[in-house]
Amino acid sequence: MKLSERQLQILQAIIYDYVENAEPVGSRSIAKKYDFGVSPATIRNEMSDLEDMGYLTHPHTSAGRVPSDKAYRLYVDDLMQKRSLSAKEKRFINERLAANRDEFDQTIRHAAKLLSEITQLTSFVMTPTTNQDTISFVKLLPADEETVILMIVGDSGRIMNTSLRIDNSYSKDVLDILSKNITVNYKGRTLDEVLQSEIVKEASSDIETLNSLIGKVRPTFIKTLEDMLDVNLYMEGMTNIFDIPEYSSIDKAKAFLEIFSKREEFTRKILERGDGVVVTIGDENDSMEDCSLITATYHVDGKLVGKIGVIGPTRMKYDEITSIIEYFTKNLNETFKLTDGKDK
Amino acid sequence: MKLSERQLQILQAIIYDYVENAEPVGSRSIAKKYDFGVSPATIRNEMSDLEDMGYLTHPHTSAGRVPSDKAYRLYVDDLMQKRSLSAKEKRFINERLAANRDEFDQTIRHAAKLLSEITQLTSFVMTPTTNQDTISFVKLLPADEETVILMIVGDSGRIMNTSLRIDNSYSKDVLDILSKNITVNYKGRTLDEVLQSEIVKEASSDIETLNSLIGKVRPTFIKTLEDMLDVNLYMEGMTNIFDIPEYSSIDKAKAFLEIFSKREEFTRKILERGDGVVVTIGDENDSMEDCSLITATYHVDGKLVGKIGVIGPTRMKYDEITSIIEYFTKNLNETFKLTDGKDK
DNA sequence: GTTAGCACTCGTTGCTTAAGAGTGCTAACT
DNA sequence: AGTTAGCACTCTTAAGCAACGAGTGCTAAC
Repeated sequence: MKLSERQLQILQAIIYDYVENAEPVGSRSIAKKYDFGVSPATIRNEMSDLEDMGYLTHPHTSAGRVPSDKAYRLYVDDLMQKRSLSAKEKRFINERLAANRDEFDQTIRHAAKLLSEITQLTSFVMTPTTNQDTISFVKLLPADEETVILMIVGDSGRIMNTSLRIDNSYSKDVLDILSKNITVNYKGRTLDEVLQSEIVKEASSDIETLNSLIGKVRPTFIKTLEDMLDVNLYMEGMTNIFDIPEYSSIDKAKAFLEIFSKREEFTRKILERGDGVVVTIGDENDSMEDCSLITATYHVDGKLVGKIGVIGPTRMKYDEITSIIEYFTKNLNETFKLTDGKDK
Repeated sequence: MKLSERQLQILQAIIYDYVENAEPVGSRSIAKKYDFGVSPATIRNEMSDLEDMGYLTHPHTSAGRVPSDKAYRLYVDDLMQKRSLSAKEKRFINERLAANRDEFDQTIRHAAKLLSEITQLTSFVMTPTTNQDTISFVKLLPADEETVILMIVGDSGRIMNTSLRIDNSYSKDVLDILSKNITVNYKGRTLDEVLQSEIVKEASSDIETLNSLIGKVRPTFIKTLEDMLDVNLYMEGMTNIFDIPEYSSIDKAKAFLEIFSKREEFTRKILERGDGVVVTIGDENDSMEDCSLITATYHVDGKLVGKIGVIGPTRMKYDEITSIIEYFTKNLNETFKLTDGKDK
């Protein structure tokens, strides 16, 4: 059943009011504050209909109405209009983000901090996933008598290197041969493929010394690949939730914070989300039914994809926050456009 | 004024009871539960004296007594006896810690998790400080046409390497010369010294190409040194505090969790603490008056020093927890005794 | 020095009452 | 048919109050 124009307006007014005041909104206050030219009784009837359709709920008989997840979904999809940031707001964000551009992890973490500061919610950032990155070349470099450096360079420009100690030293030639061997084998494959496949365990050679070297390098090679695949998750502004009425009971606060104790699970969920700005509301998040999540993707070098987002109660300013996050990703994309290849 | 034997016993009983039940303890219950052979009235008199001496406080007139920070301090210093863990407990810890010895950060993080699980408090670990580590040698390695790897090896065996891209390629010879230059300059100095001193900015040469190279390497060199000095802090079991009566009010919980939002500050405070098992109670921790902290140091390769600890309300089982933490450090020392030099 | 006895304090619990916000229904109005 | 006024009803919240209980502090006797 379609909603009438007036019902949409009333619903929007209720959402607006509830988001603002965090309290069930009654027919009288709607009629008073928003000029619909009708009496509270009429509003009441409409509200009753909206409730029947599942857009509103009742905490108890004699309380005002509260928007349901379905209402927020409707609002996000159809009703809300993206609020473009004012020049002043943009300038503020730009300045604050520009102040800290030293190191990659530092930079995005700083962005998360700023995001939580602006939204007054809990925010998080994730370093880019590199499982779609392909191997450009692999090189073993002699460092000193007992140390060899393993370097893996991805086509994205990312470089990882790990030092490994091996007891008897190998000649540069042997290292070069193995380097080329590995490179030939894996060039163009994604890190994921290389790790998933069994090839990494099969590689062998006819030459004795080479074989012994392979045995020593393999674990480090695998480990370095795994390290390259790891994403880091940073959370900021966790204590902000204490100022939100929704989490003013200990139980609620605890449930909320426990989400972040299960880091791996949370990380996985965020990784699964689609590109661009994604909003999930209440029920739509399994195991976080009382929260809404807004995430967005940013790009490094136009390729690797990281995530940034906020998490808060379903009652949040979706219009404002999506706009802000969108602007953040624009800024980050710009910042990481011409990034040089230094690792992490 | 010295406490009488009986006063000490009563104080100990009060501490024991309060730690157990988290409720002000009255004279009657002490007289009943612990057999002092005197009446509640006598206990009451002693309690009154203990209060005058600052060992007990009164929430309000008609409530029982609560141990003060001073009482806990006395308890920790003189009264408590270290509880050595049972073979079963030791075995449990050993098994759980052995299960995860892959990577350094992973291992200590796992230890923190276990520690918070056992103590039901919030725990943390810190990776070792390396500012007393001295430089063994520095080496620049050519990787490909546009990439050079900078490797810094510490006397502790720790190796850090960073790749840097430089536009025009330098010959292996030039890199070698610079490597030797740097090594000669900084060998034997601590990372801290090198960073603190101005030397790092002064280094220059007569040869033109070398100078241009130095200019390009310097920022990376400094940055890598800084990276080596960085300690990582991991916290586990934050949500445990919600089950502790002391933090059952939102305000208290918030105050507690805000400690961890100020990561840098917290890290600094932990770093300042002495070696071995250190207990600080309430007031003794500035800006965390309502908490007690127990930390201990663990060693890597018998040299580098990291920290592990718990934080909770002043009302905690000092005897048990110090023993557990001590055992943890023993285990960690053992684990990291023969560690190989792989970075981090 | 120890103890019993007792008045007193203070927080907690449970109960009642009143106020207030809001609904839902009905009957009247346009 | 849609809108509205009126009103009974529901439910939450706050305030007030009495009863209870745990515990102290003091005094006088042992």
